[in-house]
Amino acid sequence: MNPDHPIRVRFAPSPTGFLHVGNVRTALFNWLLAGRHGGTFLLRVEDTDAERSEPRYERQLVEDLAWLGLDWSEGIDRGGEYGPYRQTDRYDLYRRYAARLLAEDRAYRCFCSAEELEEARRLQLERRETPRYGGKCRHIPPDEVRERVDRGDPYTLRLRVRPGIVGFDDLVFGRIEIETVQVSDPVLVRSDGSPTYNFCCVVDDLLMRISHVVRGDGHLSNTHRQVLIYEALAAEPPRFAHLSTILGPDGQKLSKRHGATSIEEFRRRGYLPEALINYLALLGWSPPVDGQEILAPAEIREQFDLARVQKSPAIFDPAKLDWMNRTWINRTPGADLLPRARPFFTAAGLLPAEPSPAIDAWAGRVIDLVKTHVDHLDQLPEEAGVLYGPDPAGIDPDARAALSTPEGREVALDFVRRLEEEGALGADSYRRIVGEVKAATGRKGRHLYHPIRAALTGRGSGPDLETLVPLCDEGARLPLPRPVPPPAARARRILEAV
RNA sequence: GUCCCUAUCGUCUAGUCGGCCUAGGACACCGCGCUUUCAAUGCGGCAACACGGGUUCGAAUCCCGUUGGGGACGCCA
Repeated sequence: MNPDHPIRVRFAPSPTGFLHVGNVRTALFNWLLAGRHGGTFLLRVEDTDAERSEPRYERQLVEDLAWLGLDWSEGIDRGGEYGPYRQTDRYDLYRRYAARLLAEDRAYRCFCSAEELEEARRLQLERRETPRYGGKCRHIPPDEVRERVDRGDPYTLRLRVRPGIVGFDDLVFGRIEIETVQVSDPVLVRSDGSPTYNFCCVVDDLLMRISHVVRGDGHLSNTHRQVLIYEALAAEPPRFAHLSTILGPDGQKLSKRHGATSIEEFRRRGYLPEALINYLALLGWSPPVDGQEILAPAEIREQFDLARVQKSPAIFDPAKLDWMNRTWINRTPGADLLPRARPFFTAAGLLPAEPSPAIDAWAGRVIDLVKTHVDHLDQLPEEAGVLYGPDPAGIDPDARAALSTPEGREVALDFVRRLEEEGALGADSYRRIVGEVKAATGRKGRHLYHPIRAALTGRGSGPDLETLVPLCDEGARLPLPRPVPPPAARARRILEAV
């Protein structure tokens, strides 16, 4: 990239709610673009809506982005040379630019009251006309303006929009042009002196030297207004790239009705950041190599290109996200999964909250054993339940049936007897014992393994016994919050219950 | 109502200069194999260029229209 025009992008949410997948994808694409070109990613907070902005949302936002690994190098909570990065801390700046526009007559005072405008709007709608400001205060003589200002009449500041065409080249959508009459004269500063979104946005992007504005396509029509403001400021607008909306499975805009949509919720349910990022990146963007969909954040960053971003809206598919999460869980070793899975195990009372080498080594192997059965980390403790065996009532019918036939019972009893004579149980000794049972009873295949599995787990199916049994045996000797019963004792208990 | 955007399997998409497309991949679904079982995995199958006109020797790809979807029209962001 041209060093004179470094890539600078920003994520600029308003702290009025939880961060949801749509916003996260916007943040992600910004981060990706910056990462790809060695640019700067900054975090700005648009908190000019005093009614709805809350500090806790801002904290949550920072936490969520950090968890995802979408790190920014400038912004709230970390400063930078173009700060402050919270719009409410930048009012002086906006005032200065507003004064300049007014002095240059690129903006004018509008004395219409909110009620008056509301009424006019209502009438226009009633007459099926396009509701827009009629420009009533555009040409009030200077004397009268002064007089009304002196009198203390409240006013807003409006941009004096020129006639003609306004357009820009969107990096995703291409050239977009409209006639400026469609824009009418947007309010820059409210009657209480506070600046409006479109105005702040332009001033900020300009002052923060933003090179690319990457945001949701809801802003497509704002962009014309903003381009006009840049024009009035005699400034070069940044490049724009708009991202299509993410919709719910029913084709409607994503909302709580669609289940989990806030990323905090995905975290709580045990989704991996890698999976979320991978999935979200594929929602709108496609990798240059067809068929290569499982990509780590860094790999995506290397391949990212706005030219490969889709224009049409995408539907969020929880099933594919689950598949992606499963894939990431399965390609991550249990030991590496443990730090993120620990809270779930601790909450379920299966692991101590504090790491401990002996227990963690074991727990990592337990995770490896059961992880192929889960979509998210929060399902791990339940799957690990197989180590603890069922209470007598929890023995499933399949297992009960396997232990109820004389043949099955014979196998199981022989197996348990031999288990009880054995000391520590490794994979080898387990295999040896099974071999002895096989020789003693003459059973093999499913007639051999099914009763053994039933006696050991109380279930008709489950993870590989050769791995499970040694883990149970080992777990039984570990100081765990919930003790793992030794295999022999457990099998005896199950047999007695059937 | 006016304006803007958009349209390939159920879903995400490849298709970037029109021919290599009897439209490729992934998820989901179905079948088969592997395995003591389940899961995982391997293999195979089902399934789409919204519709109608043009342009062209040739169109998923270009143009126009229709229809569907989304958005804007705030002293919200």
